[in-house]
Amino acid sequence: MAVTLKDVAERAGVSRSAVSRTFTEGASVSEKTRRKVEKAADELGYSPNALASSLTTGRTKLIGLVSNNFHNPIVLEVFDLVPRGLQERGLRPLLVNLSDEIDPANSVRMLRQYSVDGVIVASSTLPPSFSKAFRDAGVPVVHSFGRRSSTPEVHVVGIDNQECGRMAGRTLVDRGYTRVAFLGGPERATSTQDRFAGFMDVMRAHPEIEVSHSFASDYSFDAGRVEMTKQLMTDPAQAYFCGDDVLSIGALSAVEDAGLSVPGDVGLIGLNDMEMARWENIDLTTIRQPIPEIINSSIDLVVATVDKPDRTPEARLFPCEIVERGTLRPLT
Amino acid sequence: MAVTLKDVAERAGVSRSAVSRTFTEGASVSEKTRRKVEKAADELGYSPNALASSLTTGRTKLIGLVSNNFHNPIVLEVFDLVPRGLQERGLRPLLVNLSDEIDPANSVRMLRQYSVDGVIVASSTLPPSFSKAFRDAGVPVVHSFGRRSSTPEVHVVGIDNQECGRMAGRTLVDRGYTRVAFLGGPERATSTQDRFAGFMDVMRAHPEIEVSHSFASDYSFDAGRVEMTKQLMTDPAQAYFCGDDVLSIGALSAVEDAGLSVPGDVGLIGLNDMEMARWENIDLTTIRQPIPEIINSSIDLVVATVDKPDRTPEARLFPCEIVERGTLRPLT
DNA sequence: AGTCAATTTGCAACCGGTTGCAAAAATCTT
DNA sequence: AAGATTTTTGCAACCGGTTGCAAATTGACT
Repeated sequence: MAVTLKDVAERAGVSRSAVSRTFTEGASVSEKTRRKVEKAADELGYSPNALASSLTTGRTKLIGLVSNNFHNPIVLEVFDLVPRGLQERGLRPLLVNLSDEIDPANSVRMLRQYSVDGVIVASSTLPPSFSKAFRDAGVPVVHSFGRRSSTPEVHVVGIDNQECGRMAGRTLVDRGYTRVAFLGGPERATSTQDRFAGFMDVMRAHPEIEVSHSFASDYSFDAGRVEMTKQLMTDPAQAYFCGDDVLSIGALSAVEDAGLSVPGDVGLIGLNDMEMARWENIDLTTIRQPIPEIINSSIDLVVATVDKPDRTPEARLFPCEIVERGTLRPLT
Repeated sequence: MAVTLKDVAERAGVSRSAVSRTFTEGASVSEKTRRKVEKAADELGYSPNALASSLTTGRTKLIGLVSNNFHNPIVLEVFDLVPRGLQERGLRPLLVNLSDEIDPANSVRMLRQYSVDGVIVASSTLPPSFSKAFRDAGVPVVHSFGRRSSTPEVHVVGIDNQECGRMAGRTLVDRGYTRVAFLGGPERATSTQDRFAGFMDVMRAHPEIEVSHSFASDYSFDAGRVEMTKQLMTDPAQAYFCGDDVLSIGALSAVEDAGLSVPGDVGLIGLNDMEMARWENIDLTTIRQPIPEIINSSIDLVVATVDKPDRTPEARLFPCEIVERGTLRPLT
């Protein structure tokens, strides 16, 4: 059925090794045989079987891409940029959906069976222990959007969530809000915990400000709406630092539905700067997370780790910046 | 490094074949040796190399998933449901990003190099010729969200876009609108063309209704906003059938920004019934496309085609239904 | 033309599995 | 208990490539 090395070799009148070598970067082949082989391969429509070669080279050029929150448009960017970046480097993403009901151990095993060269865990809500399972299995792994640690056990690429929490806190303080709140993502996510911690760092320095907090069940529009609606039933704060942009936008719609105005009655600041945040009717003040940089860096790092598996784990954190739009009252 | 068949065989004191057979469904192994092998495999942490076995069995259990519009949250559902459905059947998705600037021929070749068992092309904006490239390469392919054809050349699973156009048209007629418009997706997409054709079918039967049309550059929020903003500068229609929900929501935000009301000044009907459509502050009247059914059916079909490659191409169309919400004036 | 070094080439073994076949072992008959 | 069946087992070849090594070729230089 499919045309193989042998077919090409026969047609070109050379050995199988010769054919293999023409398709191997940097192998020793004379210009003459290379031409013969390329001609034969062309005529036959041959292209080498990547999986067969992986057997001897030990490289499949497959990278596992693990993800778990499909309600957040941010993962769209991930699914756009990761395959793109990998393709440029001659690699392919093997997708794994790790939503709650799916058994993680199973996924680890699956990825090992396909002997992926490395894994990118792209999620701020998966626990560090998950990435470690790969490391323990001897698979190079990068946790994108993961938690930094002073003694990292796996590579982490992302942002300094605590610092982002502080930025948000300082921003609210600067605007003169006196009753503020943290409306976080899922409480178990490290990103939520860290953003909260940073936010509270700032607030502790401002005892005159009244602070409250709550957590949404998920980084999703719906969860944001639900949680903000709950807030509005009692006595809402003047301004909220929301766990991320989707939560913010969900919260925004809850506020508007309640007939209140933003930022007049309630201020909002998000995190991510996703595409929708800059729509005129949303116009969300937020903290920009440099997603393309994080993803490219993650890919570079996983590739580097494939070549040098016992690289010491490293944390690469990218700076974030406030994007001022219209959901917070202006500086006084 | 990795533990292989041979290691397990030695430890269990059996031949390599015996080990292979214990891991092969329906192979002949006595209960006694099976136990020995399983014990040894457990102790060594062995799991068979899927790629190596693909060499002899001819099945990689890899399915290519090709996609191209990462601005539409609908693909999030695809990326959630496809891997899930494949995982359940012991298959894995290999992701291919086929956004505009990327060379299609290259992608076809890549997928062949990894000898995927089949391909799911999940896009309403990729031309039929693209799916055919796979068929010509002898790779089973299903075009999800593709165009039905009376003489299909590849399997297609989706909806009857013309009928949807008619549904939308009839709905607007029933509400007594007298100046309506089609605000379509990219003009070259078959889905756009078919929805438009169906819509016009109905309008031709109603010469008293004034009809206009235009096309957005993309199925995306931004494109919808841009196109509707353009409409509002001149003399807008009373109601718009938008190419899909993201376009509708983009259009909706343009209308609101212009200080007009929906459905008072402008009526909107979309297509898809995506998650956001049911938010209270959007509350979009739309046509529901049964995405989970389409995806499951696509997977079933691609799996069936793997087993029986010369199955005659088939078109599976799922019925859609109007979801009445708040962006059209009520029935008179 | 002859020597020597540098390139190119093919052989054969190997990567980690699967599988047809015949021999060996277990089970069934009578 | 011997013979006939059925089941289990291991051997060896194969899947589609890669690669170390030694032989063959090429080219440079006397």
